[in-house]
Amino acid sequence: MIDLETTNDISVLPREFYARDTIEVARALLGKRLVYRSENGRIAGTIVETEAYLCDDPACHASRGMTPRNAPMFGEAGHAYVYFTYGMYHCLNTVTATEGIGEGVLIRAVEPTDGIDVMIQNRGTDKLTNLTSGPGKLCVAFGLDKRHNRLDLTSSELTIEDGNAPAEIVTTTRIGIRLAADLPLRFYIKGNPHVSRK
DNA sequence: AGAGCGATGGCCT
DNA sequence: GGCCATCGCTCTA
Repeated sequence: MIDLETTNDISVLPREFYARDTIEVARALLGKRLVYRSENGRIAGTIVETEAYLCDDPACHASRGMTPRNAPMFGEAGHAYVYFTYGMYHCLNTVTATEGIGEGVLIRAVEPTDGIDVMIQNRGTDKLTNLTSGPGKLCVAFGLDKRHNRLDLTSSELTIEDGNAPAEIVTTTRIGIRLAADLPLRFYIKGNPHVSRK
């Protein structure tokens, strides 16, 4: 059976969306829709919080050169970089900028729109504002892990589709980092209840 | 409301 | 061996 919604959808963001300034991408991703065509059906949500990680930024995994773990960050823009942390969580990033430059955007929170029953099952809670309000939480809710590392976000079962630009974006410092903790590289949709923290 | 902390394992020096 | 781009629980107020 042919799935017409898989890759030819004109609403899927093209490679050029990601292959530019990382901070611009981090801001532009707000309001876009993260869509995963999973074994349990379509799971989707509106991106409401992101963080930029830059090549000369000590908090960025790629800032000290390429290693087996961070290699995807140096690859072609528009791919997923999913890493494992704290022994039990995964985090989803979009690779940005030019190939060879290790940069990306961490998707920190989404507002659930599709497959909410599956998310509730995966997360073990039915409180909507707690389902996907954090980078680890949203990966659990969507069922994302190392299997999704390096997936092409423009042509795989995991994509990001166009959406409505938010009315107002708030800029703050990033969460949960020790180095470069003072840089204003976190962005979220003002007033959205699915953001991880104010 | 906010601080502290344990769980848990891969990665890097 | 130390360090995490986390989360949820407990304790204190």
